[in-house]
Amino acid sequence: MGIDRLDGRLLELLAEEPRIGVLELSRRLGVARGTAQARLDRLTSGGVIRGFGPQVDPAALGYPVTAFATLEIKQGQGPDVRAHLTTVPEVLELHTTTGSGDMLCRLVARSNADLQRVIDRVVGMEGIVRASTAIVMENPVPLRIVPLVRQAAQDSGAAG
Amino acid sequence: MGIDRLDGRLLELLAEEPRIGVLELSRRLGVARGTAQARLDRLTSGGVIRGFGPQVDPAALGYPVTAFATLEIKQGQGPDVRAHLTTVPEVLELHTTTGSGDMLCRLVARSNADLQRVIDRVVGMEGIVRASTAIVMENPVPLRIVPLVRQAAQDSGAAG
DNA sequence: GTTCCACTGAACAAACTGCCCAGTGAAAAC
DNA sequence: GTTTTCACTGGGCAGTTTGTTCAGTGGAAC
Repeated sequence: MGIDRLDGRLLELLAEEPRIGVLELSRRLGVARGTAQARLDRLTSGGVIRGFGPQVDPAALGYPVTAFATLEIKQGQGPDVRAHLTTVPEVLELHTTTGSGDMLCRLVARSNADLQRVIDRVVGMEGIVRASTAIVMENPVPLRIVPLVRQAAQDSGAAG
Repeated sequence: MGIDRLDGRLLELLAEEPRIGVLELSRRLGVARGTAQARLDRLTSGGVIRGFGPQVDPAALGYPVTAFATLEIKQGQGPDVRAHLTTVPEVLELHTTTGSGDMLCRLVARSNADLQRVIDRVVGMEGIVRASTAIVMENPVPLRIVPLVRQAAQDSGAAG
């Protein structure tokens, strides 16, 4: 939908201090409350802001091990595999990617030993031909959005 | 830190309707406001809840293409490569993984053609020996946390 | 039996929200 | 050139929520 610099600054402010309300937002942006409200509504209804759900840290829940598994799927078994993986709570994310019927999923586990259990459960299905797993050691760049927002706001060229 | 069923329900409620406040939360949980407040504070200070930042959809910002790139890094070049990738706004996430000096990063781009530009920028560095990219076609399971929270709350055995 | 701790239920002032309105300026349409 | 449209401003209002504090209760640990 495209965002201008004001939208960009609004998103940055929200990313830095999510608890601030519309009023405080408008103060920091130097605009009227109605404007901040309208911008926020537009970003939300336009799908740019999907929501404000809590960002939960799996490690703090007792799942400090993260891994990415690449799965090779037998022809036509895709839907079954998806349904299967959806039932595994340790599967946090699943993508289908280009390549020979591949899927990529993000897993967490209580320990390296526990990861074996998770993987066994994940691959314990007919449709999965092969799985290769990479265990995450460090996370130098956690999921971030601000740089992209800044880029998108600049590209729009509009003031803000 | 471990969570009990009440914490679990609280997290689920927040995940479903993030805008509700502490008062509404306490009403739905059937506890006093102070209790909901205290639980929320504990989860936040304990690191389970990292924050309530807006979940921004890159597609709505004009970046509908997502890809995962596996990078093979030359010995000792890790830190330089990290620093380099941090400067690329289209790099949303970066992990170092087990394997031969590998990194895994999540990219977005404005189009498949634009992805080439992003990848060129990503690999445009001495330390990177090889890069293989998988373009995401579908995302059957978007990043989710509720099933894991439920699991963690059950495992604790405590009431809620 | 005492202490500790989480929870309840209540109160209060301060702040925020949702909602409304009239007025302004600039760009677009006629 | 005139009119219309639209985003923004700045203000007001009632209702609700928040931050904070307090006394009282019940269970568990010591």
